[in-house]
Formats: sequence, C-alpha cells, structure tokens
Amino acid sequence: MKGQIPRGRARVQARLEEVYTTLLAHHGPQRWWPGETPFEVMVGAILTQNTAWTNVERAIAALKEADCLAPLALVERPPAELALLIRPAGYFNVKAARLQSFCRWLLDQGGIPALAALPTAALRPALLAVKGVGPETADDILLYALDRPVFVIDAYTRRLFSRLEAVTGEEDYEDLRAHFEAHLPPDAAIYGEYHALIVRQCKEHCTKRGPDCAACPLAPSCGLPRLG
DNA sequence: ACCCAGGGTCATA
DNA sequence: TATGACCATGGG
Repeated sequence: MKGQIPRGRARVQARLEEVYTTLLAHHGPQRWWPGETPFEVMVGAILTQNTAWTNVERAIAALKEADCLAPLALVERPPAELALLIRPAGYFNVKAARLQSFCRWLLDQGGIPALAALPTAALRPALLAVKGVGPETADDILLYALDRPVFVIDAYTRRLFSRLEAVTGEEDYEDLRAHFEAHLPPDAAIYGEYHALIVRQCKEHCTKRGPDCAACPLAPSCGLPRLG
C-alpha cells in the first residue's frame, strides 16, 4: 500500500470536500446560474453549448427585447427570425431549432410547474430525449432551473480533477457524475456552487492555453508540478 | 492568423 | 464503442 493514492470512500469524500472548501474560501460564493427566472436558465443552458457566456448574454438580451423569452413566443417565432435574434450565441440555426424543440416539449409537459412535480429519475431521461439536450445541458437545467441535486460534468470539471489526479478525465459522462454524486451530500445548493467554482477556478488558473499556478489556491495539493 | 469557449448530433467503421 | 465532421459567433 505504500505509495498508493488512497482510494477509500472516506478519503475521496474528504478530498472532494477539501477542494470545494478551498475554492469557496478563495473565490467566494459564485451564486450561479446567471438568469432571472428558471426558464431563462433553461434557455441559457442551451445557448451556452460550446459558447462563451458573454455571447449568450447578448442573445438573451435580444430575446427579451423581442418579447421572445417565453415558451410560447419561442415556438411561434419563425425559425429564421429566431436564428437572427440569437445570432451572437453562434450555431444560431442549430440552436434555434434546439430552443424550439425544447419549448415544444416543455409546453407539452405542461410547463415548469408540471416538471416540478416529477421525480428526477423520470425527468432526466425525458430531458435527454429532447433533440439538442445532451447530458450537460440536461443537468444544468435540472440543477440550476429545477433545484435538483445533480452534479454537472463539463470540460472544466474534467480538466481540473484530472490535474488534481482525482480522475483521468477520459471517463464516461455518467461515470463521472455518479462518482461525484456518490461522494458528496445530495445538496443542490452545494452542487451549484461547486460547479460554478470549478468554472471560475479553471478560467483563472487551469486554462487550456497554459496553467497559471502562481496564485492558484490548489497549487499546494495539485498532483502535477507547478507551472507558470 | 490561430485558439478557445459553461456541447450535441449524425454518419461512418 | 469510438472517432470525425459539422455547426458559427466573438474575444484573446
């Protein structure tokens, strides 16, 4: 056992909570998701797919300006017009179709209040069945719009924890999600803060261009040699 | 000019 | 199951 990385359940739990505590202390509460209503959060989750949030903000502002930030208004707007409105968010033709397929599903379900009555175990597969809603988008919606204790996995999560040598980063999405959820208390408020902190941390330190470890709060416990 | 960004779908082997 | 092409804008 000498030299082995401890992989016991208690050790993993302690490690994940240590990282959370450290990030929270260093960056402060992030108060995600940016958005005034649950529906706006859902729209943002689709628009931010592989896209910088600043571009999403413009698209959402344009939707508001056009009185188009509502399920019915979105499905009734001609796809070409909708694409024009959300143009700054990129992939506008694809995302226009995705917003509309999602809103059709939402209306068919009976709106957000009806979703609130469904258990996560039923809701998640239903979301994943919507064209344009993949695992991360579904989990963004479940966590940040519907307050469900679902841990969101994204490229930042893989990058940070692989750098901490807690995961390889190549794991299947569901395997990673299960891993985090199995070692953290099922608390939506904590999951929401954690994911936001991971994003903040990666933007400031674990960048893709090159890690900036100079003032990284995790540097002392990071598995890799300090860079920068 | 190139790389990156809070992914997902579809075709192909 | 696992790659690759494709979608497209805006900032560094």
